[in-house]
Amino acid sequence: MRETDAVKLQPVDISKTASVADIVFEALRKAIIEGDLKDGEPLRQDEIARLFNTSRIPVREAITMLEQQGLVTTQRYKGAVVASIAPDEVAEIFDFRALVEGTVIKAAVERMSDESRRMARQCHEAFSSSTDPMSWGDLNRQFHYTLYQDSGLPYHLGIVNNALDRIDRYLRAQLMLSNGRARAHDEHLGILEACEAGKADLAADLTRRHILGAKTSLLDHLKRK
Amino acid sequence: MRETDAVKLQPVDISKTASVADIVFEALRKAIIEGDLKDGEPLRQDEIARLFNTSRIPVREAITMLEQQGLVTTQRYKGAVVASIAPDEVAEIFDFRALVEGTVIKAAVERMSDESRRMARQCHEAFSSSTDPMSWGDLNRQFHYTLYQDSGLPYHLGIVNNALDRIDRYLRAQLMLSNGRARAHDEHLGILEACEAGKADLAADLTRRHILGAKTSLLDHLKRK
DNA sequence: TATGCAGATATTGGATCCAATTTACAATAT
DNA sequence: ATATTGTAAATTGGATCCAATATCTGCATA
Repeated sequence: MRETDAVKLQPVDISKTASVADIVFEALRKAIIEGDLKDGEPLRQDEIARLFNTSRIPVREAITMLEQQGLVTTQRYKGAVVASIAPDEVAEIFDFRALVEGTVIKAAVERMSDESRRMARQCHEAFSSSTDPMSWGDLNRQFHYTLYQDSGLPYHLGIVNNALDRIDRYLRAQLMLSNGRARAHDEHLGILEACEAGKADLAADLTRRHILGAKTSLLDHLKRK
Repeated sequence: MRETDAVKLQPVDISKTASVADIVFEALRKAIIEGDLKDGEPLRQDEIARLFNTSRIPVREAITMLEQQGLVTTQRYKGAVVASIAPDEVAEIFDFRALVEGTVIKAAVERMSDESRRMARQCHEAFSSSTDPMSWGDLNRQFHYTLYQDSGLPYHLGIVNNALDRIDRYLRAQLMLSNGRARAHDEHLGILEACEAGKADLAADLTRRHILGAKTSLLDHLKRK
C-alpha cells in the first residue's frame, strides 16, 4: 500500500492500548475516589483477579500504581487497604489546592478560548440542574477542569488531579451537606463570570476562597461527628 | 520472655522492611535522578533482574513505580525508557517549585526549631566547602530539605520531593555551570540568615527568587547548545 | 473463662513458564 | 540498490507455581 493511497482502515496503535493492569487500576481508582471502597477496606488480590477474569499479576501492578498515587497503603505480606486520610491531611490538601488551583486558573483565564468559556458555562448549568446527587461530584470536577484546561500548565494539572483524587470522597460528602451544593453553585457562578470577563486575578481569588470555604465547611462537619 | 526482661534483640518489624521491588526502585530512581541513566535509555527487565539477582517480577513492579513518578515512560510491548523532559516542562516545574517551596519555607520558619537552624547552617557549610562536584547536588538538596522539614506540611513536602526528582539531573548540571555554585552559595546564605532571624516572608521571597533564578540560568544554558 | 499454643488455611511475594508482540536480519523480488 | 517478505531472536505481558508470612481455629491448660 503506497502512502498516497486512501486510508481505508482506522489504524490503531497497539502500543498505546491499555494493558490489563491499566484497566484494573482505573476501575479500582474510580471505586476508591467515589467512595464505593471505604477507608481501610482491604484489597484482596485473588478476589480482584477473579472479578476481572485475570491473574494476580496485573492486579498487583494496579495496586502498586494506586499506592504510588497515595490511594492505598500496603504492608508487606499483609496486603493493601484503601488509604485513610487524617483530618489534618485533608486540611493540608485543601490548602495545597487553593495555592495551586489559584495559580492555574489565573494562567488559564489569560489564554482562555471562547470555546472553553462556552463549555464551562454548560458544565455550570449541568451542575445546577442535575438532580442526581451521585453525579454532582463528577459535574463539579468537570466544571473546574474545563476552567483549567487552557492554562498551558500540564504538570500543574497532573498534580491537581492527583490531589483531587485523594479527597474526592470528602468533596462529594461536602456537596451533599445541607447547603453545600447551593453554595458551590453560587461560588461557581462568580468564578465563571470572572473568567468570562477575563478578570484573571479575580478568578484566582474566588477560586482560592471557594476551596478554602469548602475546607472549613468540611472540617466542621468532620469534627461534629 | 517477660516484658520486663532486658531487650537483647533489636526487634524488626518485617512488615515494614523493604521488598525486592522497593530496593530495585530505589536503585533505579537514584541512577535516573543522578543522571547515570540518560534520557531515553531503555530499561531492560531481564538485564536489571540479572543485576539484582532476582526475577523480572520485582523489576516490573519497580518500573511501574517509576512510571507513576514520571521518571520513566513505557510503551506496551516495547518497554520502559528514562523519561525525557522538554524544556517547557522543565520551566513549568521550576515555576511550580517556586510557588510551593515558597509557601513551605514560610510555614517552616514560623515553627523552626533551633536544632533545625543549626543543622541548616551545617548543611550550608558542607555545601560551601565540598570540592566534589558529584556531591553538590545531594548537599544542595539536603540544605533545602532541612529548611523545610519543620513546615508541618508533609503532603507539600512529598510533592516537592517528586518535583525535585524530575529535574534533579538538570539542577546538578546547573550547579556545575560557570558561576552556578557560587551563586547558589550566596543565595543560600541569604535564605539561611532570613530563617535564623525568623523572617518568614523574606525567606519565602528569597527562596522563590533562588528557584526562578536557577530556572532562567538553566534555560539559557539549554537554549545555547 | 481467659490464655496460650499448634496446626490448618489464607494471603502475599517472588520464580518460572508460556503467549503476544516487537526487533533484527536474511532472503527475495522489483 | 531498494524495498518487501519471512523467519528467528529478543522482549514484554500475563498465568501458574512455590515459598514466606499472616491469620484463623480448635484445643489444652491455668
